[in-house]
Amino acid sequence: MSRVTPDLSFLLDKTSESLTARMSAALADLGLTARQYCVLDKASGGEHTQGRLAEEALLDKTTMVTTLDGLERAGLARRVASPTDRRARLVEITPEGEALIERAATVIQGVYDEVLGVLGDERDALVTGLTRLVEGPLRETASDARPRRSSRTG
Amino acid sequence: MSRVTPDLSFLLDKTSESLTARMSAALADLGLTARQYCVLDKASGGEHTQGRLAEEALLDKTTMVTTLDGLERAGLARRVASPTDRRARLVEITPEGEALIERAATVIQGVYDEVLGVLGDERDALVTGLTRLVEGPLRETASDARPRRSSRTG
DNA sequence: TATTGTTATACTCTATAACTATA
DNA sequence: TATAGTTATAGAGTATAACAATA
Repeated sequence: MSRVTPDLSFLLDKTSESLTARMSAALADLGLTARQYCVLDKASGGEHTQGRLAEEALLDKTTMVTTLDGLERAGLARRVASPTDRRARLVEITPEGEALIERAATVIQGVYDEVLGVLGDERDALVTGLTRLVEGPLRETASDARPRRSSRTG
Repeated sequence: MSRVTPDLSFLLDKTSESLTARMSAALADLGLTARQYCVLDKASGGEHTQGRLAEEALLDKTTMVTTLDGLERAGLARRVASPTDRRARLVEITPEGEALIERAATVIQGVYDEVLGVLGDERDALVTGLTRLVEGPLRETASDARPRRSSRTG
């Protein structure tokens, strides 16, 4: 019935929304949001400034502020002064944070396995394809092709 | 670096968000939002009540209300009384709406082709995989696994 | 003058709850 | 008592703009 075959944007929207809902429900038991887990995971095992972390997680810097506020309140991460740039903050995961990442990863892997279980050969291709889209044609889109505020006229 | 390999939810979120941004930008010239196009497309070529249309587009009924309000204001669709159920409304696409769908479909096909162009063999598998996820394990999620309002405790 | 991070604000999407009118 | 649709409202996610401190 669709004139555009198939409706890729619809499929991505609905799978994304639905999977995020599952993740959120599963992580809620651990007191984590999906975004907090994402940031926690990317921050772990390396030194990252707040800004660098935002880039990796493809989040706006203001979104990163509130995300880190939450993680700090929960005692899972800390902002520490960068020794080389007094404007910047390094994000440090606490031992509690590291421990929780491990538990969360197990939970998430369970969700993924359950969801992806219905796929056969498509499983790898799906992941590969999405990765190539994120790193390729959909990479720079964030600040270019997006009509954000109504004030962004030009 | 990710403990869960790979981060499917992250990939879906970002591709979805980015592609929606592209679609919105492309459709803005036609005065359409991505969601309006989606509903318009699904409503065309068949008789659908408002509620049935919401199911097909995987939208909440309240979201459908505002979407149809916009489409009616733009003269692209009409709500007409159902002859068999006086509670229900049938959604009817106007000639202007039908014409616009055709133009929008061309625009969208262009975006898809451009974006999916980087994929080779994964292209079909990606679409097939997403479709199976939407129709399968991610289908009923909407009202089950989702922690919506904070009031939805049980 | 540019950049890191913050605050305040606002817009979009989505959904819950309460309601009307039918069934 | 249940369902179709509406209204009002609220929450999450995201982003713009203005700002402070530093580069």
